[in-house]
Amino acid sequence: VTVLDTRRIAHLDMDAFFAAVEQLDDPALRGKPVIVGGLGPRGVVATASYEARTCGVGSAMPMAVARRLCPHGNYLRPRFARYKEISDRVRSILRSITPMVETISLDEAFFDLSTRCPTFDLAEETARAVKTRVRVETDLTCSVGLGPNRFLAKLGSELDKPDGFCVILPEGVREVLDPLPVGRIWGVGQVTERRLQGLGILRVRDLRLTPANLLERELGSMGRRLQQLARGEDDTPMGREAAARSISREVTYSHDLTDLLEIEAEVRKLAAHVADQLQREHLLCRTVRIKVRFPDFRTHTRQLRLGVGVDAAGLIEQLAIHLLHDRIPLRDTGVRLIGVGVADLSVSSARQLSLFGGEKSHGRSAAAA
DNA sequence: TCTGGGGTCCTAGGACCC
DNA sequence: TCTGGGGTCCTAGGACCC
Repeated sequence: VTVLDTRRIAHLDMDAFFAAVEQLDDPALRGKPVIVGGLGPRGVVATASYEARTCGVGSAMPMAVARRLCPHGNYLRPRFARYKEISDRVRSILRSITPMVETISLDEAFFDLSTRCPTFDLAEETARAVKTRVRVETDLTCSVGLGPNRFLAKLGSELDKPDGFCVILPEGVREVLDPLPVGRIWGVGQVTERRLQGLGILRVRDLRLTPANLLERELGSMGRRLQQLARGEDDTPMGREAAARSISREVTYSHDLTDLLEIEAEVRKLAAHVADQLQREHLLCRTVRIKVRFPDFRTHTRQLRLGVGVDAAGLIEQLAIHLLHDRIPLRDTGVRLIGVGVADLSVSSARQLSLFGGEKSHGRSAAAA
């Protein structure tokens, strides 16, 4: 047991969040299957209500499949601005408990109770109170996990949803983890799960008992990390609200684009959007990249690094077009998706001046950010 | 059944330099 | 004539997450 594993960390996950918000705002949808996601011919499911899940509908499923499984479902496109409002209210509840809050997405956050609650009993009391406040103040349910690290907190919130509450104490880790399939570990997706299965590793117990050198030979540094998780160990500190490392826009077209002029126009439009966001956030980028997906789903990305940071729309458009023409092996089969992105972000001088201007009152938080 | 959009992180290989 | 060793930077692709 490491020093870090004497922490008490909670994870809060809103239940079927997008769908639950739609049911909250439209009482006629309550108790009915609601599926939120892209409504076009190539859309996928973002969130399905529990009623829809009983038909077999789930996240990331193509909408066409969902409609077949659940023909009487209510299909809605997401309203992110509305979800953000509620997400902000939930986060403000968490922040009223502790400043140690790490947001994962609109519907998920960690909060660290180690300082506020010196024992697990006290932490459980506080975390249950948070769950109650979320229900009272938003009319929505959430699931909460509490454990000695982030991995176990998140696992706890998944094990008892919806409307769940699960504490994983250090002494109960093995009993909870051992029987789970390895795919339940955060960071083990389909590919890694298959590879592990190929090695005869099906459950977390198998992973825990596999010789470390075998895991490292087969999976490299990930092997070591996975075995630590299998033992319930996770040293990763609570993240601060990290600055974004990249900005991008991409679109899957409802029909493949074949006209080169149209493709160019789309690249320019996406580049302009990205540049606009860069400028609004007072950032400069030193990398510009383009992404093209063909109808057969083969996907190409091309990027170039610049000597200086830029944010001009015209320049980013020009560079993106250059990458498209000179570096992407365009075929006459058309393209399914186009994306434009920027990375290697830095704060532009205008923003730097305002940060320095606020240094006396905000110097510490600016330095930490 | 036919596969979104926004991200993060990791790996591998090549160019280049000393 | 057959080929060092290390470090850094850059690019492309892929796994994964929500």
